[in-house]
Amino acid sequence: MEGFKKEEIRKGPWKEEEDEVLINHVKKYGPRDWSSIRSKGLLHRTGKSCRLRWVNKLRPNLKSGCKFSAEEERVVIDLQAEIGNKWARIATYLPGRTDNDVKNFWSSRQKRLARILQASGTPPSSSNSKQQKIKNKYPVFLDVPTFEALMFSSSMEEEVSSKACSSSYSENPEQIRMMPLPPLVKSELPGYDANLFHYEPMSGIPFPQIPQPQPDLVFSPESHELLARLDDPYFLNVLGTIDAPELGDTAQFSLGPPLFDPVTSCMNTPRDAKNPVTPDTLFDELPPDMFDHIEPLPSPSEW
DNA sequence: AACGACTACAACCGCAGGATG
DNA sequence: GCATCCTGCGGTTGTAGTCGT
Repeated sequence: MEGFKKEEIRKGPWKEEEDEVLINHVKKYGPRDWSSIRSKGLLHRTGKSCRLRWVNKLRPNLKSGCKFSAEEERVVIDLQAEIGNKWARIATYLPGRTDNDVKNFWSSRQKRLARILQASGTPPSSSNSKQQKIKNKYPVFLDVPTFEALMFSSSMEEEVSSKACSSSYSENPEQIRMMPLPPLVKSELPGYDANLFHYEPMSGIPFPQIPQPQPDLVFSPESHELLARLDDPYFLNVLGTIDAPELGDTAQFSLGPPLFDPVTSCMNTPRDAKNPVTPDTLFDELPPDMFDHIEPLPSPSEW
């Protein structure tokens, strides 16, 4: 009997016919009674599988095939920092996105980050690896949560393509600022600094605030030196140009004054020609332990 | 062109918690 | 109180596409 039941349940990719049956069921009864789909013999799928298929793929107004826009990424990063891995809750702030989307996005982002951090720990002698090339290509800031949220998002390079998929935030950037955030006392969150996430209403791009080291964090002398250098405009200016081959002919794009020159224009000064700071040298100078305090973010269950 | 590494995505599983009968 | 169903989460796997060598 047990074996028979198991045989009855279909798994794997969904066929169009199955999707149609599921859609018809939802049209008739609404998005509920998932288990009845199987008990009625309509589909040989579990109710759970049916629900997942509907929620993640068949639900109307889904942004399937669209990469996360910079704004969406910013929302995920900010909300994740605020409420933890509540993907479904975060997804409610992103119309057209499912919890699975958000989870996958975060997961691949974490993997990317882990790999880059791991690469940053590799000694120079092993610099012939592919990871070394990746490391040199993308400044570590791209994937470190706090810095990333501050400076720019890794999906900025997708900006052009993602414009085709208009997000509600693109249409109304003010909307996200007006959305009620969950009733959480931010000050209770370890390491969370609300000042790090200041939404710039005009541009929609988070205004970069240089993160201050937490008092209880212990940095190596090298890290201290680097943190001190963050106050140096020329040091930050290295981030003004990014090697982004994905952009084709616009192989380099400038983050420009709006990000790094909010008040004065001092950041626009040409960098020291004698001591040019390049993303490569910048990365190479970063001690591996510098980001130890950043990853991983604590989940609310651990508070 | 072939191959391997990497990425994004879809889908599954196990578990937990809430709602309902 | 218990069983069942639904929902959500974290983790994982499989696969197709992309990219670099």
